[in-house]
Order: sequence, then structure tokens, then C-alpha cells
Amino acid sequence: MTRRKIAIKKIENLAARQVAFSKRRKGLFKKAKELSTLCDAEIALFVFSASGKLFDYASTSTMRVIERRNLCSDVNLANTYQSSLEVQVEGEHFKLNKELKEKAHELRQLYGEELQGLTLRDLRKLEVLLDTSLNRISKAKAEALEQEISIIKKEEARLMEENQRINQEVKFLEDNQRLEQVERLEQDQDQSLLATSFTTRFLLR
Amino acid sequence: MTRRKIAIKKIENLAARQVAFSKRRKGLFKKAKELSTLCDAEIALFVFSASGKLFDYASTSTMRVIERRNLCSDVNLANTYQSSLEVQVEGEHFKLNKELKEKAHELRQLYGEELQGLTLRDLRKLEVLLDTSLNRISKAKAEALEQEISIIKKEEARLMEENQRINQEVKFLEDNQRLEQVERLEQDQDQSLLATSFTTRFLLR
DNA sequence: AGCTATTAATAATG
DNA sequence: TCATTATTAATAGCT
Repeated sequence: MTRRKIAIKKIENLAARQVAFSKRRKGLFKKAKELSTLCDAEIALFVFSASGKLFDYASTSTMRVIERRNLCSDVNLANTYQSSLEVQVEGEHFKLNKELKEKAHELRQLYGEELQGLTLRDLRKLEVLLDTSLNRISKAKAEALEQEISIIKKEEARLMEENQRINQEVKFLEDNQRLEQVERLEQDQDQSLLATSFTTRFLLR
Repeated sequence: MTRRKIAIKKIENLAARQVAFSKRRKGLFKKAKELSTLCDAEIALFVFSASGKLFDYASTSTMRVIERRNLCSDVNLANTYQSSLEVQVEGEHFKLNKELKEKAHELRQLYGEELQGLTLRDLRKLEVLLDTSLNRISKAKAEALEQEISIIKKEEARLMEENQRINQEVKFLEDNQRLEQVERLEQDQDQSLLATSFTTRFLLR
């Protein structure tokens, strides 16, 4: 299924194994969901990574599937009766599931799938809806951008301020240095003046 | 994955659904085995057909995997088999409600609502998604339009045919009318001729 | 059940 | 981890 065919045996390289685990797990779950949806099957899937982490999926509820399995495999086929509570539960579930399916369908249509059966009118309506959405999203994007820009601007201002402060400090330090130099120079001059006068006096004797 | 792309929703045709179930189940089990082998993972997989038949696979032992899962799931420790119906009900309802809420939220975001909290990246992704949708819808619209045009053309052809037929009928009727007029005229002339000759004869006496 | 034209999954790579 | 891409693998529609 890829650039190169691989043998189905433990992948020795840890990193490669982890990557493969992540990708294939995703693929496996997708396939499980598809099977459950397409064929109206009830599915539970448990995957433990080598490191012990659990990933699970169940088309209905994990427990329901496990329990059903127990009923099937064990010889406990005796009590398959449905209590009135169970019936009620199933009724509610049916309702919820129906809602869920409708929403899922609506979603898929918004994603541009399952459009068969829609009239030109319906399609135009969908288009308008999506256009509206795009406009809203565009607006939200603009806002987000503005916010980001304002943050950046604040940061910029802060940096400029800091810059100014540092510049002043530098200037102050430079001034100090210059002052010290001048003072040192003056001291040197004083000393040389003193020496000169002394020498002069000595020579004039 | 095949001759034609199919939408992931329940296959309505029973035979097709059964075939797909058989094929895809096989594929799913193969993938599960591969993942377990390649990545050293422990896997259990339960599949119930719509007719209630159980197919299961476990890399080690089914029990072991289920028990491990019970240890992992921090809520219901080790009481899966005896779990009361009430717990199941709550769990399932919770899950379904959660899914429903998620779908509803996803829907609203597709409608450009509830966008707060999305990053610029998320917004761009949404935009791309909707663009793709719009493209698909546009394609569907083009198809629908084509269909409508073909229907209109057929109707047009039918109307033209009918028109021709009616025209012929009209022409036929007009011809008939003209014929009758001519006949009447000829009759009149005959009578007047008769009258004339009578008068002439009378006058010539 | 078997075939194959397509689509989907994914190993390798960046 | 994320995206891309070259391949291989899965499978929908047929027969």
C-alpha cells in the first residue's frame, strides 16, 4: 500500500513502528466505522499500543457490544428476553440515532457530498448558505488577523520603548566614559605641567 | 476503493449490503491482524452483522483484551458483565448526546457560527473545506441544469411535433372549408345560370 | 466466486 | 508531527 511493499512482521525500528501504528490505527478505525455505517453492523474495536495505551471504538456502546458477544459466545442464550426498560431504551436510542443520522446527512451535504436527489433550487440554496458561511468566516478571519496585528503592534511598541531605554543607557555610559577620559587627560596634563615647571626651574639655576 | 466511489451511508440494497459486509469484514480483519503484527499491538474486534451473527478476532485472547480494557477505562472497573442496565443507558445516552452536540457544533461552524476560539489556521481550513463544498455543489448544479435542459428540450421537441400536427389539422380543415365554399359558389352559379336562361328564353319569345 | 478499473491506504520522503 | 507522493492494497460493480 505504498512506496514499497513491506513484509507483515514486527517493524523493528521503534520510530517507524510508532508512525505505522498511528497511521494504521487511524485507517483501521475508519474502516470499522465505514463497515458499521454501510452495512448496519454493530462493531467494537480495542487496540492496545505496545506501550499499553488503549484506543477503542464502538459503533453503539462498548458495553453493549461486549454484552452481546457474551450472549453469543457463552451458552447464556437463555435470557435473551427484552425487558420493557430495554425496549424503552432502544426507543430513545432510536430517536437519538435518527437525529444523529440526520445531522450527519446535513453535514455531508454541507461538505458537498450526497447531493443526489437535490433539485436545482435546493442546490442554489445550499450555495447561498455556504456563501454566507464563507462571508462570516472571512469576517472572523479578518478579526483574528486584526487581533494578531494588534498584538504584534503592542509588542513592537514595547520593543521600541525598550530600544529607546537601551539607547539612553548606552549614551549615558558613553558620556561617562568620555568624561573619564577627559578627566584622565586633564590629570596627565597637570602632571606634565608640574614636571615641566620643575625641570625649567632646575635648568634656570 | 473501486469502480465507483460510494457515499458512506447505509447500503439500501440488501444483496449489495451483504456482499459489501462480507468483503469489508474480511478486509477489516486483515488490517487488524496486520496492525497487531506490525506494531506489536493487542487487538480485539467484534463485528455483529445486521442479522445478529458475531464475527470476532483477537490478537491474543478475547477475554484478555476485554479485561485489559476494563482496567484501562477508569469509570467502570471490572463490572462490565454485571453492569446494570441503568449504567448502560446513561453511558449510551451520554455518548449519543455528546456526538449529537459535536455534530451540531460542527454544523454551526459550517454555517459560520460559533467561530470564537478558532485560530486563523482553523478558519483557513474551514474556508478551504467550504470552497471544496461549493465546487462540488457547483458541479452538481451543472449536472442538474443539464438534466433540466434535456427535459426541456424533450418537451420542446414534443411541442413542436404537436404544433406540426395541429397545423396540419388546421390546414386540412381550411382546405375542407374552401372546398365547401367553392361547391356552394358553383351551386349558386348553376342556379343563377338556370334562372338566366329561363329569363332569356322568356324574353326572346 | 472471480475479475478489474478505480479509489483508498500508506511507506517513504521532505 | 504534518504534507506530499509514488506505490500497493482494497474493493464496487460486473459477470
